[in-house]
Amino acid sequence: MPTPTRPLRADAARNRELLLAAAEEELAERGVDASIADIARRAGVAKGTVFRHFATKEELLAAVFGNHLAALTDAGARQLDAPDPGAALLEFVTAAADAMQRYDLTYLRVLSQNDPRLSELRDRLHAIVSSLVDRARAAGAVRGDITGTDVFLLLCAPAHTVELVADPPPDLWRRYLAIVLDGLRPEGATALPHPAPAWP
Amino acid sequence: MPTPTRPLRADAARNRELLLAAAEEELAERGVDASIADIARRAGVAKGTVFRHFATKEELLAAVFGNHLAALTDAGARQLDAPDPGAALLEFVTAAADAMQRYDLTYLRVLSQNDPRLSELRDRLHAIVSSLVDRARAAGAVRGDITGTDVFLLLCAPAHTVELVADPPPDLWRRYLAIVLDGLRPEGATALPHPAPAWP
DNA sequence: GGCTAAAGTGACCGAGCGGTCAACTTGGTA
DNA sequence: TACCAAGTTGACCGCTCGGTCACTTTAGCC
Repeated sequence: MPTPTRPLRADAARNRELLLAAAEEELAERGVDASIADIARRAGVAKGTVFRHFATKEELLAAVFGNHLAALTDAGARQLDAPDPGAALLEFVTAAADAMQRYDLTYLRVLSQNDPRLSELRDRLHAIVSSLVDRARAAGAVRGDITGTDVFLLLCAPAHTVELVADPPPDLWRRYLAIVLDGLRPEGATALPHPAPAWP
Repeated sequence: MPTPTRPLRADAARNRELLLAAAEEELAERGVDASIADIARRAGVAKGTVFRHFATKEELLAAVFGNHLAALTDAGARQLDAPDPGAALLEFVTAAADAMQRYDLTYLRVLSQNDPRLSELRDRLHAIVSSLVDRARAAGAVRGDITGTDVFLLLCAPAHTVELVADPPPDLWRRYLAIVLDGLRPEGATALPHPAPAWP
């Protein structure tokens, strides 16, 4: 509702997209320690231009992470009215774990503390995951003592697990996602030793 | 076999221990980005002293990580002849996951590439985990398609999962360890979509 | 085509980092 | 106690980083 924000000039709009794309690639390759100078170089602009579009590095990172959060939220929303709740959750969780290969959600915690837009996006995603989990639980596809927050937190476990091996086969994460999912199923579940964490 | 290494002078030995302790605390608080200057300050010595004991920052980190790896290896070895193989694996994995709360094994991959002593320690730990898993599998406590490497890689999953919440209850990791362990049990296991990774 | 505000540029800044070293202090020894 | 090698110190170096700004270039409008 604030900031009328009259439209960007054509070159500025183009450079903004180039920067976001460059940041995305650089972040995927080097992680959050990727430097602004490298991102600018990859985008083919000067360093000063980066700061014309994003006041700080954090703001640029928040923009990139925000895009991915939004995409994931959309993917989740699309599964909300799928006929089979168990399959819907599986579909979403697989897409999410795949995305986590490229983007470390861990840094999201720090980032969303200072960026209300990002924390709202995060909460929206959390809400959708919770809905998916509730439906799957009601259908008997996941055990009764699992919450949406649990699944939300476990989303990047497969990506993290794979990180430890030097040159991971590109689909290895699926193995560990499958193991975690087996742990979420009602069959053979044992009592959990700690209550589910509150959100946030 | 090399470097006879005559004993350290008393003050040097004391400072070395102070440095290792300070590095341990600083690393636990700030992670691998903790600075040498801060570590030196915490130990109550000058920065130059750090480099007299450890030629590079990597070497200091390797010393700290090495201590923890060795402790974990010992804990694992102690379970090798326990009467119940399933309980033995559970005991070890719990201790390891607890330790991972404080030390991010992810960096171990980078570190052990340049430090043969560290990579040997890592391989020893891997071998012990593999033995524990083999025994547990033979006893029917874990599913047949799980390898020691799988469990080795999954060791820090609970710690990573908990990292996403702002002020995690100190025992929350046990919840996610339990979920992963349920995924490792034979009951309700589904076929895994990717073969186990080779070691290393 | 000429004007102007918006956008782009790159040299520059200060802070913090890992690492060095000449000068100084000190523990162990004969 | 006198000596010296071992150990300590902190100023210093080179480098990289995020961020700034006076100046130049340019898109969009009449």
